[in-house]
Amino acid sequence: MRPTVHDIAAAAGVSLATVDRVLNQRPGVRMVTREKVEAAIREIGYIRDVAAANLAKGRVYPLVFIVPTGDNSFMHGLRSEVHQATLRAGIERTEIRIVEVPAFDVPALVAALDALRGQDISGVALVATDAPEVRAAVDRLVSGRIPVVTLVSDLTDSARHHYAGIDNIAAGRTAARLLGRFLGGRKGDITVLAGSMLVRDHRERLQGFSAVMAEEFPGLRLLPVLEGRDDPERARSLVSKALSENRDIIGIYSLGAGNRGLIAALKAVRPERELTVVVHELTRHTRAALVDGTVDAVLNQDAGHEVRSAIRVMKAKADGQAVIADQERIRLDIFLKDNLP
Amino acid sequence: MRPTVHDIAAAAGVSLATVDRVLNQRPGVRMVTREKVEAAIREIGYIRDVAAANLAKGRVYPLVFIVPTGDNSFMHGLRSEVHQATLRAGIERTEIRIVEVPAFDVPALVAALDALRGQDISGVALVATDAPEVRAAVDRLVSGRIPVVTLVSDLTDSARHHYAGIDNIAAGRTAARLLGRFLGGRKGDITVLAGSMLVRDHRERLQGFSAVMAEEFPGLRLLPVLEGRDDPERARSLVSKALSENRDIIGIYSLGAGNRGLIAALKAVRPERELTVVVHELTRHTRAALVDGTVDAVLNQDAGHEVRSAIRVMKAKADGQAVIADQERIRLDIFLKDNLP
DNA sequence: AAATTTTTGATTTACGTACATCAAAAATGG
DNA sequence: CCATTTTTGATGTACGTAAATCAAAAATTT
Repeated sequence: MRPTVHDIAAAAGVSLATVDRVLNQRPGVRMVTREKVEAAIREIGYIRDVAAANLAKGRVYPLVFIVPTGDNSFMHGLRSEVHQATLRAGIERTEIRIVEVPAFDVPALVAALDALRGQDISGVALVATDAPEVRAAVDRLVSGRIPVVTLVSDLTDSARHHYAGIDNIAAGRTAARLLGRFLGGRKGDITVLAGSMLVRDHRERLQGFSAVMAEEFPGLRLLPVLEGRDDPERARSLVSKALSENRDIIGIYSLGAGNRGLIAALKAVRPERELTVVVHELTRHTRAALVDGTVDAVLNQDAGHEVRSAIRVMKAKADGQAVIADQERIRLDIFLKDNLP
Repeated sequence: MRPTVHDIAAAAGVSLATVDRVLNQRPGVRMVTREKVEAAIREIGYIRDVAAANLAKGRVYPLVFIVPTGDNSFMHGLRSEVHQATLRAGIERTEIRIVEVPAFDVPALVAALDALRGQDISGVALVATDAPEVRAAVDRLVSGRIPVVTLVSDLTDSARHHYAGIDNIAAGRTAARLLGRFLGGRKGDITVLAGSMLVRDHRERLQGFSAVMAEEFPGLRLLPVLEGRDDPERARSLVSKALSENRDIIGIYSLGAGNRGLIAALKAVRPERELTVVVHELTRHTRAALVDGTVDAVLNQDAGHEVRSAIRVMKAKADGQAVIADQERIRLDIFLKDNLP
């Protein structure tokens, strides 16, 4: 049987009330007594029954998710996953609030973060825009003892407790190797379609991609990045233009969202041009393109996993508990047409 | 606030005792009353507080993991993950017992399964050997209301509640496409190294692999399968022999465990022969081989995820609760040298 | 209508922890 | 050594559910 508070009291030779004072860091315990109790806790290997404690406290975990507005498929999916999580709120003792903030709007994000200070909140998860002001706001929350988890996009050098997202440099490197190997030694040009170089994850993906391309595939030349702003129409015209102007393009890496336009442009040149294409984010559109051969590989991060992981981590941090690191590592999914879920 | 049993009682106009009788299917309630209570439960949307219930019952979940003996890296890792789980047993209210059974020994597996019948057990997870006798034994457990989860290897047409493992046909198909694409149109022979064709997952991987090879890569010819029995020395000699006898081999797919021998054989012919290699299971050895370029891709199933998922599912089934399907889907990990964890 | 059986209600204890209160004991200051 | 403050103990209630007991009421049988 697991030891209980009673066992601590017996082992330490003190009363239940004193044990309680130590466990919940209430005042009125002498240093010697406190140490005696803490020693007993260690000796008998007591672990607090979090379920019972939560029951007694009537505890709920008020969590806040700060996500960018915008209608690209990925963010839409992310919001929908957070919404799914709210449906499980009852059984998980969570109380999830979603705050929407315009994408890439640093002051708005900072305001949203600061608005949470002092509130009774068990954790904050945010899709971070990588700016010093945001980092400072996050650090303010952290120093206010609120667990903070970055979601999808991380925040450089901040004090956030955890990052629930993929390693974007590794993602870019992986894309480069896939594209390079799939092209099997052919020589030609590669064009990269990004959303915006202002976003950290896009920058990192490009960084990883460029590095591997330079190191390992000298026969492939990287063209200047096309910035599609995650806007389908813009992406379409940029890609179409690039393809018609440069007949040497044999590969495309799309590292942002909004692949609808890219796919349309590809279909337009489909039978004549033979292109190898790697894109990010599995959506209805990219999935169909993978199946019909327009796209060769899709790299993905599972938004559902990210949200659930963020929740588990915030709860654990709020309780001062350990997380299973391996369980919370968000993996980069590589989808070919054969292993689609 | 979440509705409680008291709210049901009030809503149904009955006493707490009656609600309890209905909720825990105790006898002594008239049909009309039972229906009245059940209607109230639905109306106010009552959901049992599992944590409180477990506390009151002093419930623990006695779980049994049946895993094959054998010293290949994968099974070793699997056992170690189950062991990790036993360390968390306290906080998770589980009580995990590991039963080891000789690999591929159908009677022993059946005996182990039947020994569990009638015991007070909340769930059984087993690495299934795909045989009719095993299926029958599993079905006996299921009809005895014990949740059964297959782990790593599934059981055809059985009544098991859940399979915690990857789709092996998809894995084989993925391997074929990776190998085919990496070879970039070259023509030549492909050799497949398996453990044993008696195991379902190996058969399925081969099936998927062969299908895609035939459909999509006509320039690549599949040689007869080498059965290495997951034994390093045997694998080494088989592969060395094959490579020296056939200079047309340009690709290798190793779908079983025990890749140490394969890697040794590859290193022996390393500078002269240019081979594209896809293997299963990320271990110390395959990881090193991936990094140094001996191997081009590693397909993997995360044993830790499988074990944790199996535990969650067994607990949920024991409580008659729903599982988050998406969370419990075990994914096929594709590792290139760039996205290693 | 009485006797019997079945169903329902009322009440209590328990699970492990949190939290509050009041009294008693010990330590500290003068 | 007394007065004061600090520390500790004893005790009770609560959280939401399970499980048991015994009495009361209702339904069924005779």
